[in-house]
Amino acid sequence: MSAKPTTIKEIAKILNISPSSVSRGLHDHPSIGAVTREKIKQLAQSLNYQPNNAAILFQKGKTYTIGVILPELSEHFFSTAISAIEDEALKKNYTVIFAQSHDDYEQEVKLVEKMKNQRVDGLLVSISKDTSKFDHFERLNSFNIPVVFFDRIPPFKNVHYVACSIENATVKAVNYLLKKGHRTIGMINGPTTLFASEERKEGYMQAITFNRLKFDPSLIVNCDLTEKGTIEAANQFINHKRKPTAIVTFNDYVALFLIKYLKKANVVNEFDVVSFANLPFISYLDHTPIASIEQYPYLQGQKAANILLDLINSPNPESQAYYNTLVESDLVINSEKL
Amino acid sequence: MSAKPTTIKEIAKILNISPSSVSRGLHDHPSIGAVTREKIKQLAQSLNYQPNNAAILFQKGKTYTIGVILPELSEHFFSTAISAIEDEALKKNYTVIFAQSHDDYEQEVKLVEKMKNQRVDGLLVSISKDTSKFDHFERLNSFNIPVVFFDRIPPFKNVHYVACSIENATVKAVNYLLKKGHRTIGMINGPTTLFASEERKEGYMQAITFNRLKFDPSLIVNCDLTEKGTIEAANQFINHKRKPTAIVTFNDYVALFLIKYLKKANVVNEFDVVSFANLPFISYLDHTPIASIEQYPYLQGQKAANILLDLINSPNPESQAYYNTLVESDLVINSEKL
DNA sequence: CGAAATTAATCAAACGTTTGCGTAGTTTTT
DNA sequence: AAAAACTACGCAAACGTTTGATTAATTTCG
Repeated sequence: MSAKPTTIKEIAKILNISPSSVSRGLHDHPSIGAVTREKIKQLAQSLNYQPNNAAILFQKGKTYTIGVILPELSEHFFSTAISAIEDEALKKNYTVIFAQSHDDYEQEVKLVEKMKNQRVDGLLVSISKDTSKFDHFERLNSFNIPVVFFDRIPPFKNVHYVACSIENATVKAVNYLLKKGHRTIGMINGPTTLFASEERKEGYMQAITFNRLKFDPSLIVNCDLTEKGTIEAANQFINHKRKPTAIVTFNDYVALFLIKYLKKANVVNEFDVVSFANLPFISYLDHTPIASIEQYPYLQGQKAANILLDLINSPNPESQAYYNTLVESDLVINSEKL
Repeated sequence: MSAKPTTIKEIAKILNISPSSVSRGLHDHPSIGAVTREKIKQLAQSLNYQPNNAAILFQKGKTYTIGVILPELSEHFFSTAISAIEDEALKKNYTVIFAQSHDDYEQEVKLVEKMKNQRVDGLLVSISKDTSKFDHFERLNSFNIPVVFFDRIPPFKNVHYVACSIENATVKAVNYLLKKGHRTIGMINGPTTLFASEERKEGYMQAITFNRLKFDPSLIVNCDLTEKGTIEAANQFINHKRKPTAIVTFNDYVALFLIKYLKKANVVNEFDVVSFANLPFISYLDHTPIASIEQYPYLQGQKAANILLDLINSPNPESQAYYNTLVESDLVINSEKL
């Protein structure tokens, strides 16, 4: 019943030559004559020979596999990035294995360890929300396993990373609102622990001060990104002595919570909302953010994968400078509203 | 710089015993004395020994890897299912490799071949839209690689599959509309080539005839699931001599296209819409389908993965009956509208 | 006390492929 | 015609681990 796959040895035996010659023949090694080579290839073909990957991986000490660790596979951003990573890896004949940390630091540590044991050739990581120590990644250095971070990256430069400049994006968002005439702009930011929150704050301040406006810290409200937290933040704005006329939100979900609440409070028309992520459904909404920052997950995934594959195949990974790639983000104006 | 991982041989040499003893010691083989066993384990621990997976896989001829082939990683349904598959596999210490067919038959065939070469222990597949031949899967039989289909399954029973009964779901949807008093119900169905379209039609007819209503075939319109196609279908209903008061759509996207168009045509209040998928954003919309069929992608992924792992580890896969698992679907009433 | 059983370990082969080195046999060079 | 070079292939080791067969030493039992 169970057909055993053909091996090089069998081909060798049939052709009365050595396995090494078969191997070389199949790889077009110059030391195999054209006649023999063709005989080998033809027989291999007709026996439907398929190299035993496990054996090759083992022999070469390379797995042609890259690991991807990220918080949540089912989030739109990540699933899109994954799609790109998969596509790029396939082109270069690499296999991808995924694992999700579910935003848990302990789990992330375990997964890194597991990936190492799987002997992945390299790792692509988007770190979990509560990761603040990075020695589990540093340990990979001694095994020559390169790591490229993407999107959720550690807050320092001496690693390889691909990310979107949240700061620049925030500047764009705020500038857009300023250009539309808004002078009091609120921001619902994420928890202060997140680097991304820091960046948003920086961008906000940069845009405000560049335009010679006074920065009012009370217009930035930190929020846990839940619906409840968003409502609390919304109330702060509604009751603010300098009530803002526009609000920048941490992401599209927060924007949705916000708009839902603003509608309920019957003040939805008093605010323009700009948000991050540009999720596909945004354009289907009735009351939408007037714009959303597109962070190009596919592109980010693509770049990250290519950098990693470069690192894997670079002869001297030690001497490499760090790839610090910023993907530009774009403010997508919701044309329905124009 | 590059630390070579510790091997069994090295441990053996240090302890002056044979590699086989080390291997057995680490695996609690009874023929290794307790004292030696502990010595082995301690040394392994302190040298941070990690078994070389590639070597084990090669030696065992098993990869502890399952392959997953599906149309599009970034679709919500699939990314959720994947999330489940990953979680289940991890529990049983299996690794998962993914690949996307992008709904292309040729690509699917290639991927199946690639997975076979990767020597996956089993395969989880959601077939591409234009797959109508299945010999690329049948070829796996002779290699003892079990296949479990999920969600998008072939139209016959002699395979393992997990899916949602679209037919039952459609019955539920139509019954719900009938209970709400609708007597003329339209359906925007998918292309006739899709098995899922067939099932929806069956369900529709079953509900209609069970309630002793006359079945009017012109109330089912096939559609290519694009926005353009949806608009054409919508127009057919709007201009229908028996204009329906409710419409069942193939999925949430079609529902969105439909509602968008109905709004533009100023007739959105003349129709109740019920749809499939229950995408998370549905509840954020202003004009939503009044209900959507939840197909529990996480559950489906979970079940499919477990069945596959069962098959992989069953001693006699040949004698197995076929798993034909139907996951119940639920009609989720959009409470915002009630 | 000798045979049988148990314990604790070793030996060697095997998994499939790759690759450095060696070696016939042939051709080219001087 | 001898030396050098090239062609086409074979040999054997190596990668790390597992496992069936074997052996040596110890214990148990009648």
